[in-house]
Formats: sequence, structure tokens, C-alpha cells
Amino acid sequence: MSCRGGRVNIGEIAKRAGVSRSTVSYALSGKRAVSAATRRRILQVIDDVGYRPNASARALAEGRTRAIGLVIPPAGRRLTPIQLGFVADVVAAAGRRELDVLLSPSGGEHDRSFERMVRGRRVDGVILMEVRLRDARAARLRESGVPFVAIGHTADAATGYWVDLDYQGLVASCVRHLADLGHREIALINRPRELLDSGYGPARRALDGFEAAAAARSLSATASCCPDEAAAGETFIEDLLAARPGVTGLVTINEAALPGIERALRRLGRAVPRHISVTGVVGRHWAEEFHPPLTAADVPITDMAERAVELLAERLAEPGTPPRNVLLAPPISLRSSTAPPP
Amino acid sequence: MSCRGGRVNIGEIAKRAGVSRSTVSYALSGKRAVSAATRRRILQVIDDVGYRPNASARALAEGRTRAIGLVIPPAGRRLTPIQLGFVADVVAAAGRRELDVLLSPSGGEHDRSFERMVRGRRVDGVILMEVRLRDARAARLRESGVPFVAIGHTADAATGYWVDLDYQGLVASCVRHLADLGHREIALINRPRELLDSGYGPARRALDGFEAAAAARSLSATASCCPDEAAAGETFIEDLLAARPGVTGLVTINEAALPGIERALRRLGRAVPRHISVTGVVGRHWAEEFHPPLTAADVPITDMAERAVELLAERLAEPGTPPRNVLLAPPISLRSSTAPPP
DNA sequence: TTGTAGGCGTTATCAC
DNA sequence: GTGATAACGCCTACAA
Repeated sequence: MSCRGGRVNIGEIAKRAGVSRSTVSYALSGKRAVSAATRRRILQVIDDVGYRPNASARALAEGRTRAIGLVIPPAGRRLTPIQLGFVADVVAAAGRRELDVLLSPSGGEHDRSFERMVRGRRVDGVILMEVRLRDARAARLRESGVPFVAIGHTADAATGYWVDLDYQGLVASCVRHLADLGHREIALINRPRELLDSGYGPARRALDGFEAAAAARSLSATASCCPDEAAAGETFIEDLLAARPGVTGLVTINEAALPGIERALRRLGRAVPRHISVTGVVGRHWAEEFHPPLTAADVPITDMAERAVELLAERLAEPGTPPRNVLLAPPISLRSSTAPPP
Repeated sequence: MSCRGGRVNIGEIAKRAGVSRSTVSYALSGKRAVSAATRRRILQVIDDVGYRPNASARALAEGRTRAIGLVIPPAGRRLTPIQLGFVADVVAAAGRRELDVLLSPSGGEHDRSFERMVRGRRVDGVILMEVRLRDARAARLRESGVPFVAIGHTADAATGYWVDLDYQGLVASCVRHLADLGHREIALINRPRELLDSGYGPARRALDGFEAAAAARSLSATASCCPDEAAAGETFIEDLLAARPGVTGLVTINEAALPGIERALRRLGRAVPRHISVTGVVGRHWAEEFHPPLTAADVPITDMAERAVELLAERLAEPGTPPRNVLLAPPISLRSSTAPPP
């Protein structure tokens, strides 16, 4: 294809190929038969001048943009590596389906871009990250009639499209794993309190799963929240072990606190897994960086991104179909951070 | 504004307000005087039905999309937290200017989305992350005539718009800082070798700055590359100190290796900064998470994002102006990881 | 197999 | 101050 990316439009191609504009259009879309000869000629010209249909014009005519929106938490709140990897994976998955991705931070009061996307029909559908049990953005999308897939589910789970991780089941599995090893006193290191209080699903359900499983096995269990930071993880462990020195098993869904947890345990002379076992649900990368590598359920972000895009694409293709959703429960990868208590 | 986000277009608003479509348009854009009364009436209707101009139609008519593209490194290569924070910051900065952001991974062979963006006129301009000294994507944009701002500069620095960090100067400052403290034997921990070899500017210029400054102060200096991973940082330190036990000063621009560096130093019994000093150029977060907090130049991602969007917006507004660029040199934040050598 | 023509929703140029 | 009306570039009946 040549250099001049100038102002070539379909009419120009038609003229050069000696056909009508519709023929060019059909040669490209394949929605009507075009003789092999003309098609070849047209494609040749297109390749020569480096033509590509104008996306805006196409969107206007077709009534769809071939783009999806990805609503991310606002920039202020630092994104966790998991969330950020997810963004990249969504873009990749969408790209495979010839969909472009428009990013919109939201949740703060900069919902301007959110509104632009939604009302301005800039996108055909939306993937909504980090959904709360009751979520204003989800409500907004619903009332605007914009198809969307939520990452995490809302309170009315049955009525929408979503992809989520089975935090409840996974955390319960972790608890049972510890119980099976003989642990009697365990603790949950949850995400920050604000998240839990605002009805953030994973935090909520992790807590539920933890408490239920601990009760079922009659373990002595404490659950508390911890800010998403290494430093916070450090003081968390100090405080925890000061208050409850008998704890021998830790379950965490707070990956960002992990480095601090590791540091504190080492400093306090608690070897993992000899003195204390650690497990939970965290990004694979974090599990592997922990010392010793963490026995944990790895958050399958690439899967989640792929499924979310798939669901959305499906929903766009077949608007009528009943809601579908996906609850992922990745296996717990056995590494070396758990063992029987001392 | 009301709920029905349906198919309202400007004609519908015009009808309800009892005016022509153009009047509605002008009431919104302000490009023509509209009497206070009609304007009020129109805005009232718009607010009632929740109308927003269709972005595609507007783009087609105006000849610009009010969207910019952000070209990120492909998903495969894990994005560093700095890069990821940058994405969020760009989106925020663009949002402030009523610009939407389209994401496109590139560099791998998924250049389809890149081409879609560029040739399909989906965006008015592009921000190109992580530019190489000689960069195919930059060349492509240039020949397509798409305005862009590069993060990092290409070999022909003078001819383009870019925003970059003065790695050369910053690393040199770090070296001089160590020299001033009395260090005589230092080492540079650079980004991965592939990046250096492929002409990745920061790696290249960090090396240059390091060698020049070390030579100027007649320090004994080694520079090597290290993969972007904690584990790699760990073995890096082991190898380095085995080979050159006399090293007392470390300069790094590899933030991802930092946790490993910290672990290795601790395990080898080298206290920071008593036995060994550490400094460099890394994301603020990483500097603060290091123990003890790192004396280092903090990569000013928010600034860089803001300036990049600003430059691009300017370039879009005034196509004729000569290239502008910004070389940021943030101060080195004094924390507590450097001291005179033992 | 191919061409003609109308429409998608805006903005912008004329008139009045 | 305001209203018609022609682009913008593409898609897609409807004809031929």
C-alpha cells in the first residue's frame, strides 16, 4: 500500500476502478456477489492508494460504531496491577474481533466521558469494571439501553450480563485447605474497608465465604480489612500477630499488601510455611513473587477479559437473547506457602 | 434529564422546541447568536429528553472525531506499573479537554487496530507510548499524516512532537550524587537487554549518562541489563556482588527489579544505606515502597500524560505550528537510601 | 453482475 | 435571529 494517506474516499476508489461506489462497498463487505475480475481490480486500487473506509461515515450509515467502551475506575485511585492487566487484555480480545476500545474513567465526578460514550453513541456496548453490588453506572447504562457486561455482579445478578470470579467459593476452598492441614486459628486479609462498605462484591463475598467455611469447620477466625498497599500489609501483620499470636493460617485477597505481609512475617521471625501458612486469591504474578511462592487461586484476568468481550460481542450480535453470565473458579495452584501448623 | 435514551436526534429536538435543526445546533455550539428565549427553550427540551449529539454524525460533518488514540505496548509484554498509570493519566487529561481515548496495542503483529485507528480516521491524533530511537510506528504515522506526540524521542528528535524524561541527565545526577558522597565503585541496573538493543531511548540514554558521569568523576563503573522482574533483580544482585564485591553504589532505572534487589541485599547482609547506597529513576510508588525509601528521581507520569495531551491538543488546534517538545527533569527526591560508603 | 439514489444525524453556507 | 439545504462518506434497498 502506498504512502498518501490523504483524503481518499470510496468514490475515488470507484472512479479509479471504473465501477460504481456500491460495487466497491460490496466488494469490501462481501454482502453481494462481485465478479472475480472487478473485485480484483478494486482491491488492487484500494491497496495502491491505501484506502480504508471512514469509520465515522460507516458508523453513521450502519448505526453501529464497531467500538466498545471500557469503563475503568478513576485515575485518582491507583489501579491495581490486576485491573491494569485486565485493560490490556480487553483491548487485545476486542482487537481480535475488530472492535476498538474506548476508555472512560468513571465513578468519580468526571462522568462526562462516561456520558459522552453512552449518550453520544460512541460505542456499541460497554464493559464495566469493578462493579458494586449496587452500582449507579450499571443503572445508568440499563436505563439508557446501552448493552453492557459487568465485571463483578450487581445485587440483581440474574438480570444482567456479567463475568465474575467466585471469590466466595475460592476463599472457602482456601479455608478448607488450611483446615485440612490442621490449622485451627486463621485470619482473612481483605481489601480496604471503603471497598467492603461500599458493597464491592469481591470483598463482600470473600468475607462471606471465609466466615461460612470457618464456621463449618469450627475454626477460630478473624477477618479484617487492609488498605491496598505494601506498607499497610506490614502493619496489618504486626497488629494481627500482636493481638492473636496463635494464628497459623492466613488467607488474603489483597495482593497489593503481599510484599508488606512478607516483610513483616520475616521480621517477626515467622517462617512461611513452617510457622505460618499463607494462601488466598491473587494475581498470578504476585503469587509467584511471594517468598515462598504462594499457594493460591490465580486471578485469571486474561480469561475474564476474553469472556467479557465474548459476551458483549454476542450480546451485540443477538440483542434478543436472555442474559448470560460466567462465574470463573480457577483452580488453586499448589505452590509452597502452606503446610501443617507447628 | 430523563430516562429514555432512545433515538432522539437533533430534528426531534427542533420539532419539540418549535425551531429549525440549525438553530438547535447553534444553540449548542454557540457559533451563531441565538435569542435567550429560544436558547432556554431548546436547552429545556434537550434536558428533558436527554439528548446528546450523535458522535459519528458530528465527526462526519465536522471532519474530526474529538477522540485521540493511545498506542500502548502489546498486552503480551507485561506493562510496567508506570506505563499503566500513564494510560489512566492520559485518559484523565484527555477527558478534561472533552477528548475520548481509543486504545490500541501495537508493536506485535496486532497492528490491525493501529491501522484501523490511523487509516479509518477514528481519531484526530495519536499519543505513541514507548517510542524507540528508530520507530516503525512513528514512521507510519508520519507518512499517513496523522498528528502524533511521542513519549520518548526518535532519532530525528528535532522534527517531531514529543515528551520525554531526561534519563541521561537524571542518571548522571545520581552518579554525581554517589560520587559526592565518596563512592568509588558503582553499578547501573538497566532495563532488559532486548530493550537496550532495540534502541529503547531510556535504556540507551541512562547508559550514556551513567558512563559519561562515571568517567567524569573517574569512578569504577559497571553497567548491565536486568529483566523487568523481581526475581531477576535478586539474581542480578547476587551475581554483581559476587563479581564485584567492592561495589558500594547502585543506580537503577528498573523499578520492577526493585523488590528483588531489596531481598537480595538483605539476604546478603548488605544494609542500605550503611553498606551500600541505592538510587536511580523509578516510579514514585516504587521508591516509597523500597526499604528504606529510595532517594531517586520520581518518574512524573501524571505530568508527562498531561503535557502529552496538551501538546497533541495544541497540534490539533493549530496544525501549522512548528514541532514542540518537552524534556522533563524532575528533581531527585532525597529519601534515605544513600549515604557515604563504609 | 452492476448502477442509481436515498438516508444516517450533524455542521455550515446561504438566504431571509 | 432564524430556516432551508447542501455537504460529510458510507451502506443498502431497488432497478436494470
